[in-house]
Amino acid sequence: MNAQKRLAIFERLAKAIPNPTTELEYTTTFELLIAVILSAQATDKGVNIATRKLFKVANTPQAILDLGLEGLESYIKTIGLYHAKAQNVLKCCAQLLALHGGEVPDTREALEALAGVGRKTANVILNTAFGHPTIAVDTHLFRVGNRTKLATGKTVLEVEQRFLSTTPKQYLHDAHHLLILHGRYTCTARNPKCGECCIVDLCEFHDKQLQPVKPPAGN
DNA sequence: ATCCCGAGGG
DNA sequence: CCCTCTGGAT
Repeated sequence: MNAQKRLAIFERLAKAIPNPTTELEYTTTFELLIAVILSAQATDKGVNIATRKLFKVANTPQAILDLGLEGLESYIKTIGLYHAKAQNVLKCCAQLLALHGGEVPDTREALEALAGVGRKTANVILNTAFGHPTIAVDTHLFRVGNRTKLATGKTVLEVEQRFLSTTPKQYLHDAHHLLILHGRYTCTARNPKCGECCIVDLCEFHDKQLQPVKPPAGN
């Protein structure tokens, strides 16, 4: 795909999505970190319902540790994978206190060393909390990248590297949220709304019988 | 490659 | 019913 077409796609997305930021509710970087950990394979809507109650009671590493495993689970039961997530969140909180004075670190290495934090979550924190031009490739970006051919690849890492190397500089920071919101509301996994899509005419996927784009399992 | 796992949508 | 949702750890 040539650079003009790429730029045109991002310009249209930016026009259609005036506020490209996360829909997770948070008031501190710590809250954002916990919300993003909980958001794995879950809808942000469901995460917000849980964290609204959780953060009201506990929104510091020590306060969450004080809840204990079953206490924390009681707040996040309605989210999928709750047992594994509760364990990870507790360990993550302990790590924050032991290694970072209770603060959220701002480097990829330190973030990925935290329990429950992998490359995708680290990319979200670096972008959303610290303003770094990272692109977190989740199920939405993987699908949208491959469908539009903005960034193709068999693995999320491949797709991330293509996005990073080809996205127009002025859209590097907002690309992640522009693409995720486009994927969530228009370029949906099932029954994509091509009829109301602002980039149909620029998209390879529209009106073609292509294989469904499924995200790879694991890494 | 497999497990974790609830809720909402179609 | 089946699919999907801002994945990560083993």
